[in-house]
Amino acid sequence: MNHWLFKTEPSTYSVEDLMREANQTCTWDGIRNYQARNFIRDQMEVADEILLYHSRCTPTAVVGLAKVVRSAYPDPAQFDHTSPYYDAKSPADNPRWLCVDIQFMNKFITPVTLEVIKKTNVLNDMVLVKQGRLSIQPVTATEYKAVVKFGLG
DNA sequence: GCCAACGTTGGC
DNA sequence: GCCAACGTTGGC
Repeated sequence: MNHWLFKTEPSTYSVEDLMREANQTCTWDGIRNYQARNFIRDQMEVADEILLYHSRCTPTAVVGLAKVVRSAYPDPAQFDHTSPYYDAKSPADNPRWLCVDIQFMNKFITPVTLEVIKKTNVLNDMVLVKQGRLSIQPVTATEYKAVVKFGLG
C-alpha cells in the first residue's frame, strides 16, 4: 500500500466539506499537473491512505486522513465546458487528466503544521518541504506514521 | 495580497 | 528542442 499527501485550499474545499459529503466520499478532480497525474495513473490504488493538507491558510497543516476508494479514471471536469477545470485540448478518446475518489477517514485532534513538519527530523525530508508546488505527492510509511501519531496523539 | 519558485506554452 | 514569456501555486 502507498501513502500520499493531497493538498487543498480550505477556502475552496476543506476536510470539513469532505465530512459532509454523501458517504463522506468525493471525486478528487481538477488535478492539472503531469507529475501528479502520473502518480495517480501509475501508483495509486484502492485503500491507499492519504494525508489531507490545507494550503494557503493559517496555519498550513495536515488536518486529517482519507483513503482511495476508486482508482484512476478520466476526470469528468476536463470535458465539462462549464467547469474551471475544462481542457479543450484533452482528446475524448485519450483523456489527458485523471482523478480518483477518496473517502474521509479521520480528522486530526491536533493539525500537524508545516512549521512542526520542518522542525521534526523524521518529517523534514518530506516532498512537502522539498518540492513546494506539487499538489499530490508520495509519503513514506515512516512519514505517514509519524504524522498520524502527532495528529491523533 | 505579494512575490519567489517553478511548471507550461509557443515562437523560432 | 531551446528558452523567453507567461501563468499558477502557495508560504509568508
